[in-house]
Amino acid sequence: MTPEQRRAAIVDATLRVMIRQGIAASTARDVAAEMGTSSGLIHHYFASMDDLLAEAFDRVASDDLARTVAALDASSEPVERLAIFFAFYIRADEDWGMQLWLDAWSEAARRPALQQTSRRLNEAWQSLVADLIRDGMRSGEMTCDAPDAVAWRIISLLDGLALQAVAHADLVAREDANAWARGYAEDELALERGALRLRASHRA
Amino acid sequence: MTPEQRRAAIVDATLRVMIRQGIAASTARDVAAEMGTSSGLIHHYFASMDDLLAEAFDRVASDDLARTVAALDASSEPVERLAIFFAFYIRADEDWGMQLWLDAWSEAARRPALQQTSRRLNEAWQSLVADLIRDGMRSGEMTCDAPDAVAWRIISLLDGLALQAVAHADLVAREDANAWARGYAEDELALERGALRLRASHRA
DNA sequence: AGGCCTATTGCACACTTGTCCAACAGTCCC
DNA sequence: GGGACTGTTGGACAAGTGTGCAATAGGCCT
Repeated sequence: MTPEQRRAAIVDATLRVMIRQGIAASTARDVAAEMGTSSGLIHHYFASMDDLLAEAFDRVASDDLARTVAALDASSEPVERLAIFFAFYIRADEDWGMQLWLDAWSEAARRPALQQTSRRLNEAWQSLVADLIRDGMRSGEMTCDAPDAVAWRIISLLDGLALQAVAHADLVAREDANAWARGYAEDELALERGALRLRASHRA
Repeated sequence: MTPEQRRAAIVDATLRVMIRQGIAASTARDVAAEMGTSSGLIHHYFASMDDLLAEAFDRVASDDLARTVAALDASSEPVERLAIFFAFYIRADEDWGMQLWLDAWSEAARRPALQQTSRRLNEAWQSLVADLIRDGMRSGEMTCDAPDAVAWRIISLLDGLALQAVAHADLVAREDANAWARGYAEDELALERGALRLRASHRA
């Protein structure tokens, strides 16, 4: 096994443990057991547990982002692209995605590397949406007086819906959360006279 | 010190520790040090650390709820009452309130008592909003085809905004989050022809 | 005053954590 | 084959955890 492969294998195992037990409860020994190796090996490749957790979280979150970007490239229609973003951000097929983000947010206070990673990816998502809006503005299909602010708010609201869906998975059907998010999206897009008008403040 | 006073003092100290260090990093010894007593005392009053954390979280969250209910009673005007709710739920004066909820959500997976408490209070907030809407419907000032669903969605969206405001406190001014939440609120209330129409699905 | 009862102490216990490290094993080069 | 190098091991280590418990202190009642 080359060093690169080994590193990747450790990150893989860490990811499985994180998804199974949550970030806070993932220990070096758990990861070692998951791989069937000794725990010392982990610190041979990663300076600290914080770094390892951050890198593992980075991988899933970055992959999610990359998959979304790839899917977006399939369409050049700005409004359709925004719809694709919503579909991907909801992550209806994974029930652990949002739990991981939740853990990362909460754990970030005590793990510097994880905090940095979580923030970087959050900003990447926000800027992706902002770019989507700007694209729509360039092609004249959207109007928006503050793309960054609107993008930030869209991310926030979707996070809130996903959060409650995770916290109350048994009370609220996941499909409901998705439907509502989609409904909000379409409302937020404010289809008016065939053009998309994204509002920075709801009260004009 | 009577047993009741001592219990309350322990909960008080736990609360201070929780706010300072986060729920996950709050230990029995920290609480004891905060009170200037021995750590054994804590387990004389609480069966487990999980129970203590749950009770401490219960206290803040219940107090927040009670304060909101008290403020609501000051107004009998349904629309005004909903506005009051929004103002209280944003919790602009406390910068730790949302962090505590975030910790509770994340930590709930590993602490049964905390999970139960967090869920109970979340449902209480949701049902408060639902009742507010039903009041408005009774007096004819609001129309809503699914008060519970709308209440759940309102809570979700506000949580999302508060969440991002906590995670990126330095990137996004708290006042912006509040302004947006308020803006969303007014939009959600959908003031139309002087009457409040609360939509269950955004797409009619 | 004496007895009792309970709050409170301080510590022991078993266990887990991240981190580190001396020893071992495998492989590749000379 | 022998040596050097590096991946890998397994365990040591100190610091932490929740939990239980014998011993103490302190006040209250009789």
